[in-house]
Amino acid sequence: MRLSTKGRYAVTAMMDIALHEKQGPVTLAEISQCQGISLSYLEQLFSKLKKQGLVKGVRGPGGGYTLAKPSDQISVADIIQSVDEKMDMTKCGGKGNCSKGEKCLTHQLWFDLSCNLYKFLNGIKLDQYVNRPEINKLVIKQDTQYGRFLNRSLAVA
Amino acid sequence: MRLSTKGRYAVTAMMDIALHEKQGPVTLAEISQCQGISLSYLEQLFSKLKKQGLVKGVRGPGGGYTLAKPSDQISVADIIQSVDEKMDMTKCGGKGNCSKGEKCLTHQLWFDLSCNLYKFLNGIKLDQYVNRPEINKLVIKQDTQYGRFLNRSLAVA
DNA sequence: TAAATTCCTGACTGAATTAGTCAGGAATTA
DNA sequence: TAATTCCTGACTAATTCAGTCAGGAATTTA
Repeated sequence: MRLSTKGRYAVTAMMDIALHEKQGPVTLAEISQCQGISLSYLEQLFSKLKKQGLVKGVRGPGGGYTLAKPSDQISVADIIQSVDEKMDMTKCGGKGNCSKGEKCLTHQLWFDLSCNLYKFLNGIKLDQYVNRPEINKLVIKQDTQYGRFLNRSLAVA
Repeated sequence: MRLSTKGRYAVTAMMDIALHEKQGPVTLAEISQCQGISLSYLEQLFSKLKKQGLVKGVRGPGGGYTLAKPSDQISVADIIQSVDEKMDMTKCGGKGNCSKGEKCLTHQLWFDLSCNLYKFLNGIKLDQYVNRPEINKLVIKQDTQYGRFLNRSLAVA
C-alpha cells in the first residue's frame, strides 16, 4: 500500500461527495473548483474509483457522481487502494521466496505492519466525517463562497 | 506523511540493525547483501537517519551502524519521517488559508486522519519485532545462509 | 431535433521522486 | 601503511505525479 498526495486527492474528493450526498450527484467541475484539483486529473481518479465500485456516474445535465454504497461502508483504505496500485509490500511479491526459496527475515515483519495499517485505515469510514455540526457549518459557508448548488433545489441559507 | 517503498527500505534496514544489536555494529554492506538493497542507496538513507539521530555510524574495520537510542524508543513513524519529507498533508501547507483566507472544507478532515495515522505508526516500536522466538530462528538461519558474523565473536549455531 | 451538460477515454507532457551508479574522501583499526 | 567502513556529492534512468488536450457518448432541457 502506498500513501501519497494522490490518495489524499481521492479521499478529499470522496468526502466532498459524501458531504453533499443528500443534494444529488456532485459534478467533477464543482470538486475541481472547490478543492483546487485539476478536472482532468479528477477524471482519471474517478475512472479508477468507478472501476472499484465506489462511485456511480450520472451523465447529462444535473448529473455528476454519487456514492455507489452507503458512506458507512466506504473506508479510507478502499479509496486509497483504488487509486494507488494494489499493495505489494514484500520484495518477493508475496511469494515468500525472497531468500533462497524461503521467506526473508523482514518479510513477516513488514507484512504484519501493513496488515495493521490496512486494518486501521479500513476502520475509518466516510460517514464518520459527515453529520458533525462544525463540519456542516463549513460546508454551507464554502458552498455559498463558491456558488455551489445555486441552480439546484437546495435553498442555501 | 508519505508511505512508499523508500520508507519500507528504511524500516527494513533499521529492523535488521535492531535484530543484530547485541553483536555490535552492522555494516551497510551486510544489509545490502541480505536485504537486496543497493549499497549506495542505503548510504543515502542512512545519511538521513543519522541526521535525525536514529543511528550512529562507527568508521573503520569492525565498524558499521548502531541504534542511537534503545529500540523501544524508535518508532516506525520516526524512521519514515526521517527518509521521507516532513508531512505537509494540507494543500495550504498548514497555514489554513486554502479557501479565501479560511480553512478549506477538507483541511480539518485530512488533518485528523494524518494525526491518527501518525499516532498509529508512532505506537509501533522496533523492539516489538525483536525478542520473538520465531524471529530469532529466522535470524540465525539467514545469518548462516549469508555467512554473516563469521569473522565476529558470535558463535552461530 | 438541437444544444447544452456531464461523464468517459486515451494519448501526451513536464516535473518530481525513486532507486541506483560512480567517484572520491575521511576516520578508524590492524 | 593498508584495509575497512562510513560519508559526501554529483550524476542518471525509470517511474510516478499531476496536469493538459482532444474528442466521443449519454442524458436532459429547450
